This record gives sequence, C-alpha cells and structure tokens, in this order.
Amino acid sequence: MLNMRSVDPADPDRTARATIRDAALALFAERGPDAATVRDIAAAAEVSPALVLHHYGSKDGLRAAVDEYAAGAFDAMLAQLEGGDLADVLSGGEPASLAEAFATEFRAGSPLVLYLRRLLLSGDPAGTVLVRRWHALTLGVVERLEEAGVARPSRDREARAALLLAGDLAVVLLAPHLGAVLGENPLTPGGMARWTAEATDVYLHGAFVAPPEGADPTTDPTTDPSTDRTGGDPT
Amino acid sequence: MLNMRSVDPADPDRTARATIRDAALALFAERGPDAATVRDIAAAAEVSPALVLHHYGSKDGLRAAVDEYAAGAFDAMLAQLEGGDLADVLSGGEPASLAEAFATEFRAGSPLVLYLRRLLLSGDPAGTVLVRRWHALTLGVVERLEEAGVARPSRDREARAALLLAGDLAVVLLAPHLGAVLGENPLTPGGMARWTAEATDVYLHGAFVAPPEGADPTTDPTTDPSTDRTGGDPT
DNA sequence: ACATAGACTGAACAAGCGTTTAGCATGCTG
DNA sequence: CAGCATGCTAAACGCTTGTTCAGTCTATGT
Repeated sequence: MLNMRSVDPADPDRTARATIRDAALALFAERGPDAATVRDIAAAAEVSPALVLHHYGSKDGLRAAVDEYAAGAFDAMLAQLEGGDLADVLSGGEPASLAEAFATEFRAGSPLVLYLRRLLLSGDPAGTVLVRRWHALTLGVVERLEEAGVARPSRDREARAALLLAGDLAVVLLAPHLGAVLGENPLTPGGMARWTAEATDVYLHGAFVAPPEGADPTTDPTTDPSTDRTGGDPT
Repeated sequence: MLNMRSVDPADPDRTARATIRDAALALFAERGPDAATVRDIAAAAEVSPALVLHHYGSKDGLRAAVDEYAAGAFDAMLAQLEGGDLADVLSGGEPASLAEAFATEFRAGSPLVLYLRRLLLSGDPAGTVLVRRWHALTLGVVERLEEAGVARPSRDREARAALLLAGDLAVVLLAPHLGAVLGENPLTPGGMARWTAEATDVYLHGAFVAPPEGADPTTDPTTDPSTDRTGGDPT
C-alpha cells in the first residue's frame, strides 16, 4: 500500500493528523461524537482506523483535541469581537452582535456552528464556560453603552446582558428552524439582514406599547394576590 | 421470580408498558436516545430487557412511542396557551409567554424540557413542525395585539413573531447556562420572575435609545456602500 | 378442570464498537 | 550499510449493543 501522506496536491503539507481532526470535527458536529465511529472518521480522512488511535491515543483523546481546536476558533472570534472599538460598533463598521459575528465568520452550514449547538446543549461544562465568557463580554459592552448614553440604563444589568446574549444565541441555535419558518436562514447574509432589521427595531423602540397609567380597567390586579406582574410578556 | 406488575402500591394500576415509556422518556431526555440502552431502560423500569422489546417491538418503536407521548404533552400545553383569552393574557391572568408556560407546566428539571431541547437541536423534522406551529400561534397573538393597540405595528410581522418566539425558546434551551451565569435558573419561579421583569422592560421600552435624527457625526454612512445598517444591534 | 392468551424472563445470538497487536514501508542518523 | 524511530496498516480481540427464542407464570373464559 502506498504512503498516503501528502496525497492531496492542493494541500501538500497538510498532515494526516490534521486531516483526521478536521474529519472528526465535521462528523462530530453533524451526528454527534457518540454516533460518529472511529471507522467513519478514518474513512472520511482516507486512513485506517488504527491510525486515528495511533495519533490521538483513544477516541476520547480525539474528542479532546477536537474540543480544544473548536474552542480556539471560538476564542479567535471572541477576540475579534472584543477588540472592536466601541465607535465602530455603534456606526456599524464591525459585527455588532454575536449572531452577526457568527454569520460573517462561519457560513451557515459550517461545522463550527453545528459544534457550538452540540456544545451548548450537551451539558458539557465547556458550554457553560463559553456562555459565562460571552456573558461577561456582553455585560462589558452594555456598561460602556450605558455610559455613552446609547443604552437605556437597566436596574438588573446582568439579566439584561443575559437577555441580549440569549437572543443572539437563539438565532445561532435555532437557525435551521427559523429558516424553515421565515423562508431564509438567518445565518445567511439576506436572512441576517432581515433579522437584524427587526431586532434593531424592537431593541430601539420596544415591541409593545406601555399600558396607560393605572390598572387595566377590565381586571383589578389587586384582587389576584398570586400574580403581581407588571404587564407580562405577551408572546 | 415474582410477577412485577403493579408492584408500586402508590400507582397500582400503572401498567409495565407505561412504566417503561416513562423510564425511556427520562433516559432519552437525559442522555439522548442513542446513549440510553435498552438494558438501562429496562433496569430503570425494573423489568427485563426482553419485555421492552415485547411491548414496543424494537427500540425504534419505543422511540416513536416516546416521541408521540412527548408531542401530546406539548400539544396539551399549546392548547392551554391557545385557549387563553386575550384579555387574560394582557392582565397577566395566564402564562403569557412560552417560557412562562414551560415554567408553570414543567418544573425546571422536567424530562419534557430536556426532551424539547434534544428535539430542537437534533435536526429531527418533528422539531421544525413544533417551531412552525408555535410560530403560527405567536403570529396570531401578535396580530391580535396589534389590532388591540397593545403591540407596536411591525413592517415584518413574521420576523417579529420569530424574534419573540426565539427569545422564549432561548430561555428554555439555555436555562442551565443562564442559571449558572445569573445565579438562578430562569425556569424556577424566582428566576422566571427576574427574567420576565427584564424582558418586559426591554419589550416595552427597548434596550437602546434611538440615535438623534441624522447620521452619526463621526462617520458618514453614505461613504461606505458595503454596509447599510440602520443602527446595528450592539450586543 | 382444562385450555388459551398474554405478561414476563434468562440465555443466547450476530453485528458493531473501541482498542490492541504484530508487522510493513519509509526516511533519517551514526 | 546497519540501526532505529516514525507513519501507517490488516487482522484480531473483548465488550456492548439490539434482538431473538424457548419457555414459565398467571390470569381468564368455557
């Protein structure tokens, strides 16, 4: 049998180790790490199953390597978002939301998007670490925007940052379903433009109008002590 | 070996078939259908593995039965939401958002919540069906609220309904992570109150203030034809 | 009392899994 | 040239999986 190393003339110095990692990333993202077998990964990378174990020790070792690689990619995206100047964010010169950053960094079917999806919903502690970091980033942005007078001050800034973050992550997590409903995937350029337009409108002017001062004439809130909501979230 | 049927005096007429289904629902939701083995399910239901197959034909048959059961539970919740009168929604007499409905219907660690999570992120077409139905429901509510003058009219009502729906689903999907960040799971009563307060504030008054009429003095939007955003979504 | 049906089980099966082992080819180093 | 590490493979190992099978127990209808 021939030596398979450097078999692809387009990528001459790509090692078999990297090829295996990429194949694993794609298959892990698509079917989940448990459903993707070592034999499948080996076949996708055009190597023998034994070579996968030779390079990564075990399937868990490969999993860890892929996790680390994906985390690095997310960190890179994070750094780009973090490094952006506030003025650029406000004027629209840089991706302003996490969802937008995803849409520009990774195309709609990117393995990394699928990987993030799995990471956030598998209960993997790495997912919580990621959310915590992104929340801290969002919180910092909200604080700066409040100081700049661009954001309405919130009594519960942490909850507001979480709300905004959750909204962005929802786009990434639910992109295929939202695409099926709206006709175009919000992670594509066109779909993202439509989504951002609506999100901007709501975040600037709200979605509902404040009720007139005083209680709703049809019901007296004080007669129902079990609920003390201020107006609800009528979705 | 004793006949294990009706072994639980608290639930005397619960059939082994139902016990198996419930055990499967819990394990499917917790670990995923692939990771939960027939032997595990049988052990949880305190029956032999063969009985699982005897009642459901195959593991796929069991999966289908559990899917159907979960879909029925979701439909029941949907019907309750749909049947609520508009006045009740506005006055806070009924759960007003999907997230609130989830928090009241299912407690934070409920198998059905975990099941929904898996359903929406596994690429299962049943997930898209569910999203489509909930979007239609949300769209109807938005339309009625606009007619009642409670919701600000939107140029793109479908996108607005999707935005509101995504926000609610995000709470359900990301609940554990948000709980880790905020200190309390938003699907618990306390966490939900905090979340709804912030969401109500944003949905009523917005999160950001509209920029003054005219362009940002630091940059002229017309000089950059590649981006035509109205103001961005600075999260 | 007897027969039939259904709930239920222990043991075994084939298939697929991650992993190990022994060995081949290649290229560098002395 | 010999020695050795490295990239790589075919074949097999033990284990777990979903599934099947033959048979036991316990009701119920006649």
